Amino acid sequence: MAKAKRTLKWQRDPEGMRLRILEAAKQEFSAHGLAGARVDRIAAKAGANKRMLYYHVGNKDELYLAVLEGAYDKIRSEERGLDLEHLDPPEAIRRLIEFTWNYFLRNPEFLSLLQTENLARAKHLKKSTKVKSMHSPFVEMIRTVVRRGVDSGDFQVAVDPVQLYISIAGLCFFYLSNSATLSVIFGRDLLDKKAKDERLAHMVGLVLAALTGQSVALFEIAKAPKSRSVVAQTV
Amino acid sequence: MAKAKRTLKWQRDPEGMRLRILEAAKQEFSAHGLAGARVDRIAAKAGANKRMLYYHVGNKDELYLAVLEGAYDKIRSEERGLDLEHLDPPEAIRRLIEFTWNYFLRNPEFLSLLQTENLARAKHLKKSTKVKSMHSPFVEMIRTVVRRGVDSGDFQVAVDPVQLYISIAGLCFFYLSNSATLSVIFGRDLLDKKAKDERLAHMVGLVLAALTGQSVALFEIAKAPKSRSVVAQTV
DNA sequence: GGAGAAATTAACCCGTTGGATAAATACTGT
DNA sequence: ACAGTATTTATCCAACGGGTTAATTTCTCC
Repeated sequence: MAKAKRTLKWQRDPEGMRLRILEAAKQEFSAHGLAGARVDRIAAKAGANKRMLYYHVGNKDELYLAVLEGAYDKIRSEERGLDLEHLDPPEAIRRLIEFTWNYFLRNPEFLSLLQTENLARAKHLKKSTKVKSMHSPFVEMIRTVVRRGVDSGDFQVAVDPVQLYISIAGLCFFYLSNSATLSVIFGRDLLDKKAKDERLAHMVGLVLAALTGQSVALFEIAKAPKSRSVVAQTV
Repeated sequence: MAKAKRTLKWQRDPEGMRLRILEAAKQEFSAHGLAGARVDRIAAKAGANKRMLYYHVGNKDELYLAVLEGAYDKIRSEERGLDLEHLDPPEAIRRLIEFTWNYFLRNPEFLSLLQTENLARAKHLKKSTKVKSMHSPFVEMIRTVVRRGVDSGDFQVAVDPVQLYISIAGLCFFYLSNSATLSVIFGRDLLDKKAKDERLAHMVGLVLAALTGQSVALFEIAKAPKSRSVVAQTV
């Protein structure tokens, strides 16, 4: 009895608990999708009781939306730190591609969450008020880079910044989010180090070549078919 | 009573039933994912009893795999009909992009199925023996186009055909499969006619400009920000 | 016109799952 | 130290969902 402070059956830690719940939920939702996610597994992974989820966040859907909003929040805030304004345009685009690629590599759950939400035709995201506001600054950032590139003569065309971003994200996203099926159907491991390096080079080359009109060295990593010698590395 | 052929409670039609089941399953799986799909709904949509699914195809997972294989089968067989061999290389690439784009537009369930399967890290697809075999011809077709383009001087670089195809598919796929969330966060409808036309132009322009080094007219549909007059349509 | 096989239906089984209820435990101010 | 509140636990349950069993209807072939 009389221990100065006897060991507690549990400690209170509302904020910590909330974070652990959201982290556990992120893992569960990205691993199994919305319908496949199990509330009990989330609770277990968070070291909590199932009832806690409802107490701290809400029901399964609210939990899911909270996770989704958190995911967008995180990537957009990291992107703000890129400040592409101070780089010359081609270098800015290169950095944007590399950042996007590496972010997707480092945060595979983000990709899964996006897939899940699109499968649901953004039903939940539409309810979110927070998310909509945080994207226009990002678009303007890209628009500025493109305009500067056109003015300086580095870029051939004034491309729509939204199209450009969707293309960049798409080149990264599809490769990574679909690497499982692509690896199967093409019979090669798309996630080993060499393959990833080649992919990054390919994407940077593709986009910069299109924008600048000049062939980019890294783009030319072309695998010759086994029977042939190396194909000409033309101009 | 005694009508020469009294009305039947039901007709027999094994093959028809199997097709209806697979079609219903395709819709259900693409609309709700694997875990979200409901066996009863599939049965209802197929105008069948739940027991029929198990009788004609198998359990939920087998049903899903059958749908997935059918989907791959369909797109790959349509692709075979493209015969890019008889077009000059830039035109062949353009046609490949347009086909992929239109196929994805016409078959949104295919996109959903791929997303679902990748969410599951291709767990089911790996079990399929059929699917693996049908992709090398397609890759070789693209490889030939690229090689011809390099030889003729149309293309600047000998790009890896698998990378190229993943890029083309990715540009189309991401835009369409993620159009729901993208529309929300960018605040514009990406699926109206004008947006789709612009996207196709953008993709063709991007890829062909990168391959040929020449700016493609269609690529230059650049939306100026509302406050500004039209940005220079450079070179 | 009947026997056996094939196709289809109806009803049930039972583990799972999201969510709810109520009690127990820790914290806070006074 | 005590009342009131916030946080956490322990159970429970009704609905659901995949899958199975067994009976019913149609077809085929002799």
